[in-house]
Amino acid sequence: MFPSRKNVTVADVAALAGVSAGTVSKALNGRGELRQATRDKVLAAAAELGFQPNLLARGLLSGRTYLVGVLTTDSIGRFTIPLLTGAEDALGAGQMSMLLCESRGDPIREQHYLRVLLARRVDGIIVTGRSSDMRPSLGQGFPVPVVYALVQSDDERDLSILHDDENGAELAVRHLLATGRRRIAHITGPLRHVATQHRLAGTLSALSEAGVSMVGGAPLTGEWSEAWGREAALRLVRSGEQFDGVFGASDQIARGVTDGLRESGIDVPRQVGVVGVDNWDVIVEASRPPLTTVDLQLSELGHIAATRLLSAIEGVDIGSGIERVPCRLVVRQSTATD
Amino acid sequence: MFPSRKNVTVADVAALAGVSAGTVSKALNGRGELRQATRDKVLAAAAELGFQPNLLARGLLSGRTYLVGVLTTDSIGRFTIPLLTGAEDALGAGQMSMLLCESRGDPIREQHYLRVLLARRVDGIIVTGRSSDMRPSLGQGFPVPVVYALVQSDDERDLSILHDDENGAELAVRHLLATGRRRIAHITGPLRHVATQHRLAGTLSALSEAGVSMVGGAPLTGEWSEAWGREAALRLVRSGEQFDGVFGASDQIARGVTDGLRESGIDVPRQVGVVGVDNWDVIVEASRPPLTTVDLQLSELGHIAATRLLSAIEGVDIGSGIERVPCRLVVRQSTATD
DNA sequence: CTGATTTGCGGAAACGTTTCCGAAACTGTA
DNA sequence: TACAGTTTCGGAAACGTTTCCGCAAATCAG
Repeated sequence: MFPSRKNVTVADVAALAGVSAGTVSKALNGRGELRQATRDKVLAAAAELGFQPNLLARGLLSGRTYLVGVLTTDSIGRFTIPLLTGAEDALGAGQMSMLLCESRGDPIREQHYLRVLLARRVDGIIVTGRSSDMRPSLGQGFPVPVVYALVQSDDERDLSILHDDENGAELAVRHLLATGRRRIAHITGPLRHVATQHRLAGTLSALSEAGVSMVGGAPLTGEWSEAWGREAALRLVRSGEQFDGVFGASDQIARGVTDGLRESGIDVPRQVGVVGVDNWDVIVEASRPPLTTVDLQLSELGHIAATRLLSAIEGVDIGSGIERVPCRLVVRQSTATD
Repeated sequence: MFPSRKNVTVADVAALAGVSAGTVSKALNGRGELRQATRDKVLAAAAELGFQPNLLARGLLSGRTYLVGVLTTDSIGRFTIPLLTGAEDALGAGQMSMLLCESRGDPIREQHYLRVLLARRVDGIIVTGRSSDMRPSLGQGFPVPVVYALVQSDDERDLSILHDDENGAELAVRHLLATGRRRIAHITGPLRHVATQHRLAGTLSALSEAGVSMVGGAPLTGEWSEAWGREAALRLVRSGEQFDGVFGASDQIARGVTDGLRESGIDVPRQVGVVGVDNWDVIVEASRPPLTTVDLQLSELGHIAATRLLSAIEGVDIGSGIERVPCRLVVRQSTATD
C-alpha cells in the first residue's frame, strides 16, 4: 500500500521518466508548458515509485508550511475537543495540518511552545483553552496571524471568536416561556465568571421581554456541579416560592435540579420545566428526564476560527475584537408539554 | 518579546557577528573548534536578532523532523485526551511536537492523513482511538516506526500498548472482598466487546481466588449507560438474591447502580459496596456516594507509547505484540467501611 | 629564524523542491 | 533553404541549515 522504500525523490522520478527534475515538478503540479505525453510519462513514473513530495523542502522554498499551531492554555478538555474537530474540518479542506501544544496554564511552557511553533514556521496560530474570562494576549507583531477561539484575548487588537452566552440564555428562557411557564428561576455558577454574568444578563433580558420577573428576584449562585443543582432545587422547594421553570446555567447544574425536584416529588417536565447549557451528551442523556439544553456550537466556533485564520494567512484583513457565534437550543423531554 | 522582523537567518547573524554562516552554526550548536571569544560574539549576535533556526531547513538536511503524527481513528474523546497528555509529556522531553490527525473512523480520511504524515516526514506515528476491540494494522514496511496505543493492531508484528482490563477487574473485586463483601454481582456492557470479556475474566479470577462464586452465576450484560446500571440494580433487588457488592464495568454503570440501589432503599456503601471503572471525574464525583473506581492509567499509557516510539526512532528494537499497563484502584466512599 | 604542528575559521556542497531563463527542436512561411 | 516564431524542456539558482574539507594564521620546538 505505502511503499517501504524510503525517500523517493523528484530526481528518482526524473531518472525513471527520462526527464529532468524541473520537468517532474511541472508535470506533477500542472504548471509550465509540457507535452501531454511527457506529463503522462512523469505521472506514470511517479505512481510507480510511489512518489510523495517532501513537504519540508517545499515549505522551505515557498515559505509556507501548511501547518497551524494550536496552543491550548488549559489541558485539552470537553470544551476544546469539538473546537478542534471543527477547526480540523476547516483546515483539512485547505490541506493544512494541526500542531498541538498543550501548555496547561504554565506560562513558561507556553513561551516554549510558541518558540517551537515559530521555529517550525507555522502559517498561523489558534489559541484556545478553558473558556473562563480573559487571557493575556500573546502580543502583537507576530510574523504569523493569531486567532483566539473560546478564550478572549485581553488585547482588542486581537481577534477572538467566542460563543454567545447571553444569546444562549435568551434561547433557554424564551423556550421556557414559550412552553407556557411564567415563574422561572435561574440557578447558576460563581458570579465572578464572565459566563455566569452573560447568562444572567440573557436571562433577565428574555424575562423582561415577556414582562415577567425572576423567581426570588435573583439567581441562586454556587458551583458548576450536580450537587449544587440538587441543593439549589431543594432550597427553592423549601422556600415555598412558586415556580414552574428552571434555567440551570450548565447541564450539570440542570441535571442536579431534575434529581432534586424528583426526590422532592415534583414532576419534570409536567410541573417544572428545566433547561441546561452545554449539550454534554453524557449528562444530558443520563438525566431523568433527558435535558433540553443550549448547545454552544463549539465545533462551529472552531470552524469559524480556522476559517478566519486561513483568510488572514491569505493576506485578508480579518479585523479584530470579538466575534460571537450564536447558540442553538436542543429540545428534549425536560421541557416537554403534553 | 518575540521579534516581529521575520525570518532572521543564520546569514544575518553571521553578518552581524562578522563571521561566516558555518561558524554561526557551529557556535550555536556547540560543535567544531571555535575560540571562546568567537562563540560569545555569535551568541550575542543571535540573541540580539532573536534568531530562531528554521526547523524545516534543519529537518531537510538531517532527515529528522522531530515530529510525530498522532492518528486517531475515532474522534478525540474522553479516552484519548489523557493519552495525548501523557504522550506529550514524554515527547516534550525529547523536544518533539505532535501532529494531530482525526480520521473519525473513515478509512479514506485515514489513508489521506497517513499520506500527509509521511509527506511531512514525521519521525514516527502513534495510532490511537476508541479502545474497542482490534483495528486493522496500517501495514508493515513503513519508512517510520508505528506504535498503537489504546487500540490493538490485528497484526502481531505491530506493537500495541493497552490497558489491562483483566487486572483492573481483579483490583476492583479484590477490593470488594477485602472490605468484607462476599456476595458480589457483576454488571457490565455488551459481551461482544473485548473489554467486557477481559473484565469478566478478571472478575471470575479474583472471585475464585477467594473461593466465592458470582451472584447469579453470570454477569448482567447490557449497555455502557447509567440507565442500564439502574435497571440492572433493580433487577438484582427484585430477584431476591442476596448481595453485598457490585462491580460495575464502567463508571456510568456503577453510578446507575448507586442510584438504583438508593431508590430501592438500599444503602451504599453500608449494605452494598459499588466499584466502577474509568475514574471519569464528572461521573465519579457526582455519584452518590462518590465512586470507588479503577483508573485505566491512560496518561501513563500514552507516556509509555511515546517512550517506546522514541526508542524505535533512535533505532532501538522495541519488539512487538502487546504490552499491558496495569490499572490503579481509586478508593472513595462507595466502598467505605465504618 | 625556520619548519612542523596545531588551532580556528571560511567555503562549498548537500538536503529536495520549485521557478525562472534560455536553449534546442519543431513548425510554418517565403 | 533560410528565417522567424512557438513549443517544450533542461539547467541553475534559490530556500536555510549543517558538515566536511582545507587553508591560513598562530603556536611551538629547535
